[in-house]
Amino acid sequence: MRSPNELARKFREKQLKLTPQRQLLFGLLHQNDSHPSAENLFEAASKQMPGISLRTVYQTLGELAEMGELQMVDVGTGAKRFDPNISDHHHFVCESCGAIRDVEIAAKPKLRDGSGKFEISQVGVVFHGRCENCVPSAKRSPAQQVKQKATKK
Amino acid sequence: MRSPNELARKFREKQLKLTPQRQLLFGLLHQNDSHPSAENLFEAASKQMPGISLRTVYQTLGELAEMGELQMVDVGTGAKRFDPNISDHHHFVCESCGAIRDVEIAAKPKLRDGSGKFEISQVGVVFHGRCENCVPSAKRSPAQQVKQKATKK
DNA sequence: TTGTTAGTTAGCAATAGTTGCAAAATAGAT
DNA sequence: ATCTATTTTGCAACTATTGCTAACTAACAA
Ligand SMILES: [Mn+2]
Ligand SMILES: [Mn+2]
Ligand SMILES: [Zn+2]
Ligand SMILES: [Zn+2]
Repeated sequence: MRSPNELARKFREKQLKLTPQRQLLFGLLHQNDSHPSAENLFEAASKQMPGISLRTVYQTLGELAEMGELQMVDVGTGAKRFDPNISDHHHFVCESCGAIRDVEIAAKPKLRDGSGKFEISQVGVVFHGRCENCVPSAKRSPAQQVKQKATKK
Repeated sequence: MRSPNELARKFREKQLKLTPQRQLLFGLLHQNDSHPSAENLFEAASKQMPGISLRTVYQTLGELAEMGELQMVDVGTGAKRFDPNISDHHHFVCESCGAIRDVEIAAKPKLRDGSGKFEISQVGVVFHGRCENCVPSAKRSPAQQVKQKATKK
């Protein structure tokens, strides 16, 4: 899933052209486990490909998500996040620095609901709190892993 | 928490004036367990108080949330939802009709994470799927409990 | 190589949801 | 009845994202 041929083949079989923009974004995302937003990826991409359009970033991320090559995650902090880790996992969001970390849930939750006739296709669990860099005891300054321009509450 | 005096006192002690708009919205929300959006409440309020402003609805809901009188819930379907049920619970969102139902999680999840030094202040669990009115076997037409103007994916 | 063209990109307008701002209105106290 | 700190409103502004379309180009042929 990381070799250039692999990528080329995957694109071809979905009749998607192997454009420089797609290669760049795919690569950037896979080097990035910080759960970047489209804007974050646009900034990163712009460094290597000045002039790339934000529209293309959205477009491409959408396509990769449809292809199952990445997960679109909404942790409720405004912009959607893009995650190359497509395994079934959940997230912890630091309220202080905005960092997002993967979290595994050990116990499979058992729903307690009257009817019990639901058909569940997706479960999203988001923990909000402070990460180890941000809990008061830790003196270090917040990590600020992901640039957040206007940390909207 | 439902008598008129109770309400008046609560507002007074936070030095909030007991305006007709606030009374109306507080009442509407407490009669409504469908997890309405600001827009939904605005429509409902407009019937009883034509001319009320959407801005006031947002303002008031924000205040009530700060007062701890309601929960603002983001289930990732676009607009925030407002919930008079302030107990610690989670949600199920039907992908077909948009209905949102309360869900209790029986087992307390145990986080499995290397560091384990997080300080968690809030956990949000959102289940997406189809409700009993919308699972294929059920012939009934989708409930359409909450008007969704443009069911954005 | 040189076409040919289906698929792609970039730019910009438009949208949804929500908040900022300032002027007009009013609850509640005197 | 008067006063004034709050509140309400209308509207502009804003963020994140999508729609539309003209210009561009990867991939396949000739
Ligand atoms: Mn993740
Ligand atoms: Mn609820
Ligand atoms: Zn942090
Ligand atoms: Zn349903």
